Amino acid sequence: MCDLPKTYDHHEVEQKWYAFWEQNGFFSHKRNAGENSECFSVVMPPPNVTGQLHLGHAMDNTMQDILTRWHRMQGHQTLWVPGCDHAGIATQAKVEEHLAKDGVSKYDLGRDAFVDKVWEWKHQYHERIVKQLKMLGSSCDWEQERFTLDEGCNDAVNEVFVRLYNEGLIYRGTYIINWCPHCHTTISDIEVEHNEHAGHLWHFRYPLTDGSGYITIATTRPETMLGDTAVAVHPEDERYTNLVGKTIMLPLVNREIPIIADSYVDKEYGTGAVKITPAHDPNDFEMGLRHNLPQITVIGKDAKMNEQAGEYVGMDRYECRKAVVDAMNKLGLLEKIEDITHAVGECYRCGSIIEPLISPQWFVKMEPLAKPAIEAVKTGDIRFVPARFAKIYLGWLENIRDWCISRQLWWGHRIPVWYCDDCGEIICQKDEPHTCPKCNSEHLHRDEDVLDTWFSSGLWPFETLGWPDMQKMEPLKKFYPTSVLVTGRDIIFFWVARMIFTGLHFMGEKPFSDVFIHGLILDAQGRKMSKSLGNGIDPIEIIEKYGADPLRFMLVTGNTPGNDLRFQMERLEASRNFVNKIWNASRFVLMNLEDYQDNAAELRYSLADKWILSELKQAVAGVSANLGKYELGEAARQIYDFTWDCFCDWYIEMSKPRLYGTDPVERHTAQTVLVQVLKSILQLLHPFMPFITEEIWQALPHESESIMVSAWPQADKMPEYPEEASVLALDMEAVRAIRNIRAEMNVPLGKKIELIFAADTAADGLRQGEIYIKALCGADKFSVLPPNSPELADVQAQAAVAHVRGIDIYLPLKGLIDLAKETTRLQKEVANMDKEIKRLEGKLNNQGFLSKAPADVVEGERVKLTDYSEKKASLLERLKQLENI
RNA sequence: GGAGGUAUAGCUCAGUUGGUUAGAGCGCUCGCCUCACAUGCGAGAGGUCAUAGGUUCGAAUCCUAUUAUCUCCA
Repeated sequence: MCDLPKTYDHHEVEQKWYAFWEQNGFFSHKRNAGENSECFSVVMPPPNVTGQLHLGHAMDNTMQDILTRWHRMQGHQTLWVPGCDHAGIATQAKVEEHLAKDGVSKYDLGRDAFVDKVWEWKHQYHERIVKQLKMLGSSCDWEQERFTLDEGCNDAVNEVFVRLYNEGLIYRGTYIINWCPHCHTTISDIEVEHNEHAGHLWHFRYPLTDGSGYITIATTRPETMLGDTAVAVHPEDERYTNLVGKTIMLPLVNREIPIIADSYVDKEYGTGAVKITPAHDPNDFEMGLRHNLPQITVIGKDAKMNEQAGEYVGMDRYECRKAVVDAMNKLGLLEKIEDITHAVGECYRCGSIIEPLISPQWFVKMEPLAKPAIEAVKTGDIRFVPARFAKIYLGWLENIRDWCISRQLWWGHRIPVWYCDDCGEIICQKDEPHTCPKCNSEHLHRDEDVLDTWFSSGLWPFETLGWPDMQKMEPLKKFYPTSVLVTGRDIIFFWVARMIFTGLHFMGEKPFSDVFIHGLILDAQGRKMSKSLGNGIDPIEIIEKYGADPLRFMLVTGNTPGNDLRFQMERLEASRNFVNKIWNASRFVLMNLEDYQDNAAELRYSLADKWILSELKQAVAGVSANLGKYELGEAARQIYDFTWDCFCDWYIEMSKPRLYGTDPVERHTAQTVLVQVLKSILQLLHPFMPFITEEIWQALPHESESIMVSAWPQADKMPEYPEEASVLALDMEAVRAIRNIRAEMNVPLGKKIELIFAADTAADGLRQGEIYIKALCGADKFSVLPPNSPELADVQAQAAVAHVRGIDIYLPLKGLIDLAKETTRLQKEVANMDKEIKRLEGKLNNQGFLSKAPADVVEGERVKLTDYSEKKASLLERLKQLENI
């Protein structure tokens, strides 16, 4: 038997076993392949290829790995697809920033050369991400790794685009979009973040054309007044009824524009009259369409005023704001300025304030796609865990607007559309056309734009399995729909919803059955981790210092599905300590195996063996059940408790007298049970802590070549001994009571004590447990007498006493007992019992309780009452004796 | 403005269909280097389960309202 070193060094171990697993093909989906084998598949939410993994990724991937390893151990054919996302805006921006340091812009390079640069960048970061995932222990099938911008994904994207186009679900239109003046591209509605800002509400007077006065409007964006094409009021707003239909003369630009009525207007906000700028506000845009208003664009893509802004041309939008306010003030048309806070749309990527602009873009028509996606969740075909996230998902899809998918970037899937320069024909197809199908012209040019990154990641669950190339798809087809998607609640809209509707539309089937949503990782103060706060933590640093196992364990413990998790060093240390505990417990077992026989001829299970085996069965059942419910934290807690409390603190201690004793059968039995239980612990723990469990597994006598492909313990095939287990549980209670007395009386551990029990029905159990009780209590003399036996009278006077369920325990501690202290201790205990007895009596005297509560509950309460009463009587008896001393 | 989460020990959190003397880790107190482990062992203190009502024989758990806090949507 090989011994383990005194301390566990994770550095070497982690690398060694990861390489071993990979080389042996344990991650491959081809393992466990069989006609009837159950399948388990997960696609990894692809991390952005730019950047490195943070703790959120570590948690997300740990959870996927736990589920994957668990299923693999159950003999399921398992596929976990890894990959990265090309992350259009983010990656392009990073490379641009990088180039800018050398004073180079993307325009200097040109499109192709720039894209080449981004690819170089991608390779570098991709390598790092893969390394990080491996350090974490992720058991994904690397042969199936994909990238959202690889050839296959490009094929899938083109196929989807062309099909949706032909189905009329993709269209090009000139609509109001969200323009980021910094990233210089459109972004979709959900990429706009609304944040509260302090601002002003300017009240402007717009003079009526007929000279009969003015109407006061309130606006937060004075500069856009140059593009106003109407003033709107609510149709039921009595203040303004007589004005509807009249016109005003727009100051500064002298344009005559109408006053219209539209129920969109909020009567309560500002003055109840609003200026309408269809070209620079999404709501105004809609209203403009309803009322056939002209759209006058006054702000350009550089966020500066354009030539339509007259004398303000060339000014930045905020400079212009000041100028307009000044001008209005000079004209005496500024009525007042109100301080307000209001939500302003910002770019999720760079934080710049979004400029709504009218521009020709490509859109996906959402309603027909959303409908089946809503149904799939409503009918329960797709299940969210926790269920409450279904509401968030449904709420979004039910109010969805068309999705703007074109981006003015160079890094991404280029839109598969060509325009004929001669006849204007639009050609949408997968392969590049050479002539116009309508006029045969050869003068074609391709759409310059690329697609929203999420357009390609939305296809992830099937594009990664080979779609649309059915030949490639075939071997992996059995993994669709995938089993579960594990992801953060922050991308339910961005990603989850889109995978669902594309999956349903193109595969005719849901992309996954369960959506397991987890929360975010917060710092120790409960703040989101962010670059600006500088409170981010690099998982690699943690792994190097503490190891991957403690990090993984920490990331899933003390947490329930969907809730955020605070990262605290103390919790990491607790996990590290647990690893240390497992290591040392294993060392103990290995140290005592020199004469171990794997199939010992004769075994004699003792009370302790039967107890730990019963406990183990329960732990296995509990852990399995909780993993099945995605209750990873609860599963981890059960393993922790069983390992530390049951196995280490009790069973190992109880095994010692038998290991060191003279009976070889006892020794062999103890060895066998130690090995067996430890191996089960390692297996239960393996999905959580893959590395240390493999290291120990390999050192123990074991059957399968790796713990990761060993068979998951089956509770229903394990023995249980409820009677013996409860006997030992009672002995353990006695031990606790004795230790309590020892501690309170300050009896040093080195001092051996004598134990005298008075019991009738429990007597046998005590005798069977003698060897353990003596060892655990540091006792050298042990006797069990019938209650009221005359010998007791002698010891009682000089003994400390405890009572547990039908057992009186006497510790003859001549000269060691502090009478006053002992009296206080007993009195305290009596008071405690009184409280409990009173509570139980109240309950048991309640007719309602007796008639309505289930019989076993009532019975349970009765037993407790008897128990407590007995204990109280025993304590009082003892107090009386003390008084007589 | 709408929707949702959270509120339990000094701190961070468990507590899964209502019935436990309400638990864990860390911290704290006391005693221990007991031959696997001081990253440890044994013992202990510490909680009006946010507040107010309600349902029930019985509520940390279910319902209503309130407060605090976080998040998402508009």
